[in-house]
Amino acid sequence: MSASNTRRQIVDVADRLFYEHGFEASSFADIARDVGLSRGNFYYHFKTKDEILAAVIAQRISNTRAMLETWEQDTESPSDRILSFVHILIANRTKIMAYGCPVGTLCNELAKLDHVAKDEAAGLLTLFRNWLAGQFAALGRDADADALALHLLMRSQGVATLATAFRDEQFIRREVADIEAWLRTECSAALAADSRHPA
Amino acid sequence: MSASNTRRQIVDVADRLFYEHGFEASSFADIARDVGLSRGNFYYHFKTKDEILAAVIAQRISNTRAMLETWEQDTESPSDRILSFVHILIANRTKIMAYGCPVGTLCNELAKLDHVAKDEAAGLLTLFRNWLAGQFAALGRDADADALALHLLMRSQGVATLATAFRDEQFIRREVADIEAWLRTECSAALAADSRHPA
DNA sequence: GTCTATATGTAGATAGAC
DNA sequence: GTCTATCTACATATAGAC
Repeated sequence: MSASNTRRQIVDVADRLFYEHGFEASSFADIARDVGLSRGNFYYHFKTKDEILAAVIAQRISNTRAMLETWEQDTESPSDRILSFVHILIANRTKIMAYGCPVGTLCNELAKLDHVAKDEAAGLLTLFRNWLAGQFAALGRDADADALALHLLMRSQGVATLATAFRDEQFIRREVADIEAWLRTECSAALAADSRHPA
Repeated sequence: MSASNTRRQIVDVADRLFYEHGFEASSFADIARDVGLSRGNFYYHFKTKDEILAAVIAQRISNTRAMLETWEQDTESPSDRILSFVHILIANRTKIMAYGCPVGTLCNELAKLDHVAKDEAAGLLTLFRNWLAGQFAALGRDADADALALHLLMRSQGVATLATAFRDEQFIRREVADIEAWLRTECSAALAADSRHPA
């Protein structure tokens, strides 16, 4: 197999294992086994575990950018774009109830490890933060767009954490509905205008 | 030193290390070093790492119960009791910005490890959940007391996670103010009545 | 109740054959 | 580019002296 293909497979498997079991708890042996590689050959592609982590974060950043661009293209209005973000909680509910939010839990783990990559991981949250702030600004909330973005991120993180602890799907659905209600009150004028031009 | 004293010290140190660096990342050697004990002697007090974790969770449950009772005794009104809970975010902001919420991050880590104690850890959240629900019920919100309790827990978890990722104290203060505003609108009648009988 | 010495497994990481 | 064999460090855990 070509080096780049093997490398991509390693990153994909590591990404999944880091999410499902955590960074520390995922060993080289675990990753190698799932890829179908010997431990030794591993080091041809990555010299240290931190290198794999950096590659995983870089890939997540790349994937997130692509997802945000897709939402930007597939959705007409800023309010619907924001809803695209909110609805990840529903779409990914099964994995979230088992493992939490991939971004939030990684940030938490790396913060505790005081890992060099902890700011890189937080950069993933910043991607969502800035994109959401852009949508709120487009809805006419320029003044507090960033605060609104952080508030929405805060809610999604809180919902994910409690969903994992209590494994309660109805809780997720109720909180998503509550976020939607919050969006309507916060951006009522813009959303009313928006409903006249559905996507 | 007496066995019970040493045991208590071990649990205290383990509690702190599990919070600051995580359960997996904290080794017996780390705990023994901070207690001032040899690794060997350790096993006189605890046979496995899971036993220490169980003791840590049990102590946290005990401490949490005591804290909730203190709030119950020191605070007159349900709304002020709820505010006691909310204000932990401010009081513990420095540790939260460094390590997150002790309860939420432990639940997340144990969920990923699929650890036998993950439900015990979630029980810590249940303590807060039931206590908060009791306060909301006392405010006349019997019908949705549990949903309000979960919503408040969700917010505190979300604030803690983002505070860790962005290490932004102003964000914490802004969201705490927002929670206070939410409390006022959610329980306006009860809170208005309450303000006539300040604690 | 605490110590030193040690057993055993597995982690991350390397060397060198093919 | 992949393998096997191996290294060192450190993890949990035990045995037995004091």
